[in-house]
Amino acid sequence: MPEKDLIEELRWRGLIHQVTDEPGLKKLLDSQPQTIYIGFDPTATSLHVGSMMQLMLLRRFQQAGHRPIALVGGATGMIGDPTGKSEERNLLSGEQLQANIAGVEAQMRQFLSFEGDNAALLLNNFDWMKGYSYLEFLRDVGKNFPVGTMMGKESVRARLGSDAGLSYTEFSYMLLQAYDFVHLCREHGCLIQAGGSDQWGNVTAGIDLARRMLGKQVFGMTAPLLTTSDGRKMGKTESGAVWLDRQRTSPYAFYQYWFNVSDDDVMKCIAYLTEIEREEYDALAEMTASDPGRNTAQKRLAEWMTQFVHGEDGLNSALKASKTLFGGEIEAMDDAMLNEIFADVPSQEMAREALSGEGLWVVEAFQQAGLAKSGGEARRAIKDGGAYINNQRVTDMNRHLVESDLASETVMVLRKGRKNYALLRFSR
RNA sequence: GGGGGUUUGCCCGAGUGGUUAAAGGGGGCGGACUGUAAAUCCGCUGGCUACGCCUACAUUGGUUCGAAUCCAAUAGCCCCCA
Repeated sequence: MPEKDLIEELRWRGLIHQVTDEPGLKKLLDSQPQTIYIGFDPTATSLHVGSMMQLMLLRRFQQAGHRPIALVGGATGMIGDPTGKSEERNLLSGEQLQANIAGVEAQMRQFLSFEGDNAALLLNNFDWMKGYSYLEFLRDVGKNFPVGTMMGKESVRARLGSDAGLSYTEFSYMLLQAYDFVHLCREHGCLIQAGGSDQWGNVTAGIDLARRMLGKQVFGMTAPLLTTSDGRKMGKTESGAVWLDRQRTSPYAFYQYWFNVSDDDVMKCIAYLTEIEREEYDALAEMTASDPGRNTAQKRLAEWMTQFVHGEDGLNSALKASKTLFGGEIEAMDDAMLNEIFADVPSQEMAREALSGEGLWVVEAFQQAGLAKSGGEARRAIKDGGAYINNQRVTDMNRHLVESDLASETVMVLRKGRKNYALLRFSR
């Protein structure tokens, strides 16, 4: 029996957007451990922070004693969910899909426990769809889908009204996802599907299908989408999505993303994405209101998230990098430390000889490092006091850099302005 | 097919023969302030080892001591007549 009231917990975190039958669902969850599933689209080899919310949702169910199923859409991914998409999607190639599924699966393992009584399951709907013949599918599943109802779904209507139109393939997407629910219900006793609020149409389609095909009542719930206070989707930066894969988004960049969440959004993120408890949450909310300048909540959010996704060492390197990049002196460093701290920073190789003799002229160095497009731009930066070598302001236009200006064995750290870093590497 | 207009730096937009590398605004980049925020204020914003030189106002050629500014041709855009 679950020790804490899960629905209550989800409620205060704001994770419940819509539920098909809340009293019924509550009774079900209280009676005995249940199985719940959420589907994930394998559109890339890594998950991004948008999917993290769903994974945390599954995790919360698991911690309350239920069994989570993370369903990777190997089959549905071949079709493409038209929900919220303004245009027909390009189909992913088979190999691409395989690679994506492998990458995504690996990441899911750190969110869910695959051991114990309520071990999570990782399934791929391709496994049961691949052998299904078209004729059989139409007879079993298609027969139970009134076109009138399908036409009423928001995802379909939106596209039919637009110039982009909707192909038969994407129109059929709903059937596939609905059938997943029936399959999981039959094979794994799964009675609950969750998802983002944009999935409401697909979720309810599955519930209808289960009633028609199995004569069973199953349940659906959706979580709100992770959006900023001005309505945009979270997890996007100018340079693209924020990924969970450290190859795509370094721990430092990941940490910074959360650190920079606005005051308006920070508490929501903590509630949705972390396991920070009510008591601490309230304290942080209070701090944000009374002393926003300290960024207490942002700091806590960034720490929690980075530690959870990238582990202790990931967090440490993110913290060290942040400390160094925002003001710290750079001296007595070694190459390894610098490479770690400046993992995201562009670098240029230069010949070691440039530092010998007269040395390398700073103006030239800033150009070489890519921080200035021309000598004039570099000169201006220096004149304005916006040029730094190893985080120390350059004041002399005619300064020449020599070996003693290296921050470590082979690296020199250049900076223009507050945040623009570049490295020059002088390998031997 | 005939007539008229327009073309300026990253963008918008002044400038109609002589301190014009070209007003003003936007954007961008720095600096100060701040909370790694927002707002605000200040500076910079063609190139060059640089108080000078070079290249620039659609393109090419011309007039002139001197042109973004005048002329001609070409191209793009816009409008009117047929």
